[in-house]
Amino acid sequence: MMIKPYVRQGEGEEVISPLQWMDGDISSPDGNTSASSDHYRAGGPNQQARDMGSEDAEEDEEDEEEGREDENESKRRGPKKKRMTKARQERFRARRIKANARERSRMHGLNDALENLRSIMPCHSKTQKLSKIETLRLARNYICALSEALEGGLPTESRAFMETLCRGLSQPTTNLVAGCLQLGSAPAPAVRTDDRHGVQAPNPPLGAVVSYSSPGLPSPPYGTFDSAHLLHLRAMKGGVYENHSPNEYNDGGVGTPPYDGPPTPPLSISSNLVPKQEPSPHYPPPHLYSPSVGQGLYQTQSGYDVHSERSYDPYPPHMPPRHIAPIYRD
DNA sequence: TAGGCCATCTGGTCCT
DNA sequence: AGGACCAGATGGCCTA
Repeated sequence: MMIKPYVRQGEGEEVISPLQWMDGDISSPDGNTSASSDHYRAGGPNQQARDMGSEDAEEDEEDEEEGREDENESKRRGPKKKRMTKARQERFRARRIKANARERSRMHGLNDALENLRSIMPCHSKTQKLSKIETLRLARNYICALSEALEGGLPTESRAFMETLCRGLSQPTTNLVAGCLQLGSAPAPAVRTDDRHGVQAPNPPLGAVVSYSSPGLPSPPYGTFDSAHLLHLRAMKGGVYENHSPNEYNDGGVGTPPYDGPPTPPLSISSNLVPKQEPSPHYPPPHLYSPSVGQGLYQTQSGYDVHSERSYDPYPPHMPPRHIAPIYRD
């Protein structure tokens, strides 16, 4: 049976669960039904009928009629499966519908949280939405980059910051971030080759939205690099958040999250943006290479410099943890 | 057409 | 018992 699965949210149509218009077919596509909590209780069918309400007693009559079909069934060991009578089917179906609705809203909550995360990414763009996985990767890189900036006093406009930001990201996402940061474009006073040595580049005014246009890349849709994002960093200088409510960061007062691995080796950063770096001869191991590159951006990618370069798992689990100084409150 | 990404359904498991 | 969470399956949409 073909089931129209859903209508995408935000398109003005109400989402209708397939079960809401299914005609009594409550079995799963492969014909399985849940039996985990449908075991007979001790005391046999009669005892069970006494324990049940009138509705269930009626079911039991149906059960008896149907029960003669498979006498061999009674010889089987283990818990018996209760027959799926109409009443039970309806209850099961109601349970399933409720569970589906809960699961749907749970996933919507998860997506809302992801959307909130997207909105504070340095290259937030409503036209070029980052995929879930790329959002998580970029968020991780962002945290790493900010931590390194705090540690080394590097300016957030530095090339090193950009490189950390782009580690392990797909080519489109890398280009998006680079486009937002305008890295590599000629008249960018903020990008200096000696940034690694701690030379502080001028920061844009707090709260200013800086639109970058990159001559080497197509014009919008690129996101904007909102310098307000750097409030995170600036407010944290000195080790504490300042002038921000806890909710603004929504970290629950936990502080710096544990660092679960080193920044990944550079990945195919477009040569016209950042000088391509050769991977370490020891890393990544060959088996981590994959012939395909994730798309990263799942709306139109036209105009992006998408190469079919090899990629590797950016976060292999075996990499040893690297120390990053935690941010302490004074 | 293949592959990536997505939303949804589903059954299992764990927890309250 | 019911809810939360999870992972697998499925099918639609989109792009290269």
